[in-house]
Amino acid sequence: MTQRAPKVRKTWQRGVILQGIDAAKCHITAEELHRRVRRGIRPIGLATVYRALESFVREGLVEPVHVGDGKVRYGLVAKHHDHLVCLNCGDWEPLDECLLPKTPRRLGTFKVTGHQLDVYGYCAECQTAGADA
Amino acid sequence: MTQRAPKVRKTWQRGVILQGIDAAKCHITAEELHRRVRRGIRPIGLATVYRALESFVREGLVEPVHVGDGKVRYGLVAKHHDHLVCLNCGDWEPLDECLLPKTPRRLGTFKVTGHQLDVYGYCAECQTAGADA
DNA sequence: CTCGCTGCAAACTTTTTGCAGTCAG
DNA sequence: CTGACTGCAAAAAGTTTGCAGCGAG
Repeated sequence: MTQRAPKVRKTWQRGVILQGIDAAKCHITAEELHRRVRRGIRPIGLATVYRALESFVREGLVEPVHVGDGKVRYGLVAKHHDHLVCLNCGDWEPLDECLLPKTPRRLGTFKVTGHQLDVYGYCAECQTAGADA
Repeated sequence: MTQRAPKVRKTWQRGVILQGIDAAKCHITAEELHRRVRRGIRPIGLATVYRALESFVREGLVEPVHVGDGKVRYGLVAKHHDHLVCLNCGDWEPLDECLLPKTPRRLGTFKVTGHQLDVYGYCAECQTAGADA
């Protein structure tokens, strides 16, 4: 009674969009995803991408993450991973293993279902290039 | 030779802005900060807030974080803390202690200097209200 | 005096929304 | 059929930038 079944309708667009997210090696922005799904025969509107994304997030299939720039990126929950973000060049890479070994299921009265961890620092190139700070 | 000293100039506006951040109990958005510093005798422009913020971040005094909505929030690095974000109501609260006990100083060739952790789940109220999912 | 900081408003970028037609169930 | 999904384009929302004047060092 809190929120009705999503009643999701399966359209080819949604399939393409979901495949687009799956095909990405890491989390991607809505814009990149849009560009990607646009390459197909039939174009898909940007609004549709956003709406499908929103729907997937509600369904728990996709998770939104922020990596430091002003854009929201999306990725499959099934492929969850954290990020290593360079403060100098702004670039980032996925982390294979999670640094948060024991996420409690519960924190006080809060029910934990997931997390997003971004580790900040400097990548090898930026350390070499400018050994400041 | 990589990047010259910031050569920061101390103006009363910057003082007010920094105090505004310090006065907040948790991370706040640029907009909230602007509203807060605007309450003073002399108004401070929104652009100035953004520029001062950018400057503080470069200086390592302030850290930008994202809590799930589309806005960037700022807080003092000295008061760093992670967040507990409710997926239902979108509300969030600060976490006293860090769940990341041993952040390595180094991950491969990557030099780690900090992190941002957001724990997602459902707050007490939302669990009670709608016991779904 | 020099040059970084400030204010205002316009410009930008990213995301959301209205509406009418389409199509999955 | 029903109503969720789609596309387009306009609207929002949030952040950045140009420019001329001010003032800290």
